[in-house]
Amino acid sequence: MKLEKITNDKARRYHDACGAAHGLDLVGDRWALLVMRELMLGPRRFGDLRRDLCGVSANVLTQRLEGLEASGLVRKRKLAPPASVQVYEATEWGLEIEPVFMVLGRWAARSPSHDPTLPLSAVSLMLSFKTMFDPRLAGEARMTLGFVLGEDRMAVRVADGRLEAWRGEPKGAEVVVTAAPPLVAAAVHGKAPPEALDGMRVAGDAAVFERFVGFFHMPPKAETAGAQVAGSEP
Amino acid sequence: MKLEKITNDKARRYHDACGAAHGLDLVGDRWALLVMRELMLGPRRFGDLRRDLCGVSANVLTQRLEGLEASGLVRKRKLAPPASVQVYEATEWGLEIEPVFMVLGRWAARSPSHDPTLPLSAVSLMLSFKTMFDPRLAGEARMTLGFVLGEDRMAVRVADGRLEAWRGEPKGAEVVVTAAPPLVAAAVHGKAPPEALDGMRVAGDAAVFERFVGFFHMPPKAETAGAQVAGSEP
DNA sequence: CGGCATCCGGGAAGATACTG
DNA sequence: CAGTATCTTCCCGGATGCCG
Repeated sequence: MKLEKITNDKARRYHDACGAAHGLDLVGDRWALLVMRELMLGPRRFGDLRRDLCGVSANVLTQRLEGLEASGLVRKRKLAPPASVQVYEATEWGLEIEPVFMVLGRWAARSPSHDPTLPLSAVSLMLSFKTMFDPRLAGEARMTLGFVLGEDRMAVRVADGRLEAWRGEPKGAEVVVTAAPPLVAAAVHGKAPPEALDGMRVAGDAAVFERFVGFFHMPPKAETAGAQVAGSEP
Repeated sequence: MKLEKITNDKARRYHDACGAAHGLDLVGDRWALLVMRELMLGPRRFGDLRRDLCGVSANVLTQRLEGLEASGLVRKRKLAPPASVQVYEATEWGLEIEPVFMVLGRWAARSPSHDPTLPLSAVSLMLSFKTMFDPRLAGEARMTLGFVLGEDRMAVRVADGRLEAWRGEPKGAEVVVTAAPPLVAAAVHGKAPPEALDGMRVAGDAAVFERFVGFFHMPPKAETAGAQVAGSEP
């Protein structure tokens, strides 16, 4: 018998009409926003979420998925046989949270304390592409790339000054990059030379990947505000 | 004697290179993002923050301000005599978090569970203007409005298809609106007729305020995902 | 094994009282 | 007014176990 735990009407809500405050009511709990992140590129299984959300415990993940489902951001679905596995997917409205990752990520990338060598999920890498992509640098370029990131296969298409990313086999890709996500990020965002990245493999037209790297640029780091010495302020 | 409590190195961090995850490391603690919100329009005093952040307790507010200061998002400053009061202000980089409120607020406004009748701070109201302002609706309009929101005096200027808001006396304003923030929000975002809003006073050229209201529109509510009945969707 | 419930320890958040 | 100290509540994280 389950106790329903009073469904937790969440007295733990901000009592604020501000849209941002209500956004935090929806995805402000720990891990909630990162769960949505992992769903941005399509449905995922419980175990896959748990593996990519490095450090989340099973019970918390269960709670978040329940809460997000109750809020209408996530839907539980069962794939058709013979797969017959249960997956979680973002609803249409849930998918529209994507711009939050762009602006939050772009802003946080300027943090002096940001460490790009930490683990990175395959979805995060794709979202980082969409975040840091600069249409002016891409110009009229058209290309399709494949990424093999451990278990995950992703595809990226640049065309008409826009970048699209999706989960799936990179068929027809001009180049396929195989590496762990942090390595790819070091190459694309950190502009590290591929030969310096041990473990990264570039199959196909390497020049395409080199051009691709040129379509991104990181924002400059924020001032550390210096030492707050007794010096006068202008 | 203070114990320094080991300064809390925050093992409570996501260990993730994703920019959004690091953003949550910075402003993901409860109340942290709303503290930044209140600082978006200039320095504030501790007591004022506590009043506008409806429900925050003093010790938590102290912790957040300390943490945000340690991260370089907030600076503690003492106003020059004769004021000589201590205020908290956002750093230059801290101010750049503003777009997060826009996209998060616009997204959350579509939530079926959003209640616009809840309390609203003066800063939140100004940010809601910047969030929902539509340049195409404003066209070539130019106007200056004043808002008297309890203790807070705010000014808004529309010009060149852009909207600016700042704290200060609305001198030179064509119209001055006096009301509690939720009432103003009901008029501007909810398109409620001024005469239906008991307690709102419009001094000066009321037609200017009426035009102003036309510059905003709320995004449609998200589908409640309906009951996943077998029924057909229109 | 994947999904989910239960129990427990530590610590963050909430509320109140107190101090300079 | 601007915090600090203290106590309580409850969330988060980890471990274990049930069940399809």
